[in-house]
Amino acid sequence: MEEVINSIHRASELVQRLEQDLPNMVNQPRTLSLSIDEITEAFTAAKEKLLLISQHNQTSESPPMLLHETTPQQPLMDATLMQEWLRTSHALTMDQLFQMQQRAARSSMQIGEMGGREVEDSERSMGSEGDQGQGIHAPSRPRRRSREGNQEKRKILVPAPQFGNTEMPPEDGFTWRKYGQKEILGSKYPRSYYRCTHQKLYECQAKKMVQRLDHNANIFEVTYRGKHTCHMSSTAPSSSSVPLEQLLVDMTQSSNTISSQLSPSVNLSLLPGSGGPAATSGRGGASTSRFGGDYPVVDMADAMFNSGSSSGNNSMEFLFSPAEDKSDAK
DNA sequence: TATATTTGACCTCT
DNA sequence: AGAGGTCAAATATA
Repeated sequence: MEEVINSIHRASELVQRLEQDLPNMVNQPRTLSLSIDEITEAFTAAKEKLLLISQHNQTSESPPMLLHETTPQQPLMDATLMQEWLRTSHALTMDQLFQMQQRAARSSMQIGEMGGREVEDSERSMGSEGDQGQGIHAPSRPRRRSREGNQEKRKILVPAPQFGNTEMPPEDGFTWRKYGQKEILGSKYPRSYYRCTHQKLYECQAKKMVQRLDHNANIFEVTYRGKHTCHMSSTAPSSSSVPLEQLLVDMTQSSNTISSQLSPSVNLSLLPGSGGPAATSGRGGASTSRFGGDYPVVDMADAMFNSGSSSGNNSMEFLFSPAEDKSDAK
């Protein structure tokens, strides 16, 4: 355990160093990136040691933690550690980091699949408005589908529950309605498609796809898409509904170093009221006052699973600027 | 009766 | 042409 603490300390020191050098490093993205690498590596080391320990102590009641689903490019930043870290001292630093990150991401347009195509597509669909008469049986059913494949996608890995309904990933705080299932080529398991239950009522465009990993059926890959515009859910699922440990990997497609390594959770703790916790589930859980101050450090589990890690949306949307969000609003 | 899920067909994109 | 995403009728469930 001591080693774990040492690793965390080391990471904290690195953060402090980074904080001090920040003004100089702003213009040196590569150096900055390396520095962030070091920090995440330190946290990852702590995490791995923790896992070793927990593997010995683990009982069946706790959900499995993701072991090594990360790629070298996607170091795992453990939620618990991050939360602790955030609480200690570095929130504002990370705020700055994130602002920089966002600028960098925007300029390079490397974040995931967001890109020029979104515009291109919307133009195309508007332009082709007329060609809807289609299909053999379409008289009363002008199906004009827009494949929203170019929307921002956010992937996370979630362990399957060890008991109860193991066919479904854990509650994420939103209510979803399944609208399809598909066998995916090359995948052992089918992919399920869900949309927000409140889609009709609130024109909520949030969607998610759920699929088991080929090589590990105990882990779901959940891909969130679209924004929750429904402000329906009355309560936030408390952290009891989704154990913090179940936050596994942010696989936000962005593969550039900085953004892939700084979990969105960092950001959510730092941007007060930025679009905020859209929804919480209609079921249970205490609604918590999440934003206590001007620049609060939010409880990470709360942020991830209430405001929407869940919907990937809300949490993840912190990662990207509100301005960008507007672009996919219809 | 209302709402959710299943599932085959359809649509869009590559 | 094929894969992936979505629609919507049929069916199940509360």
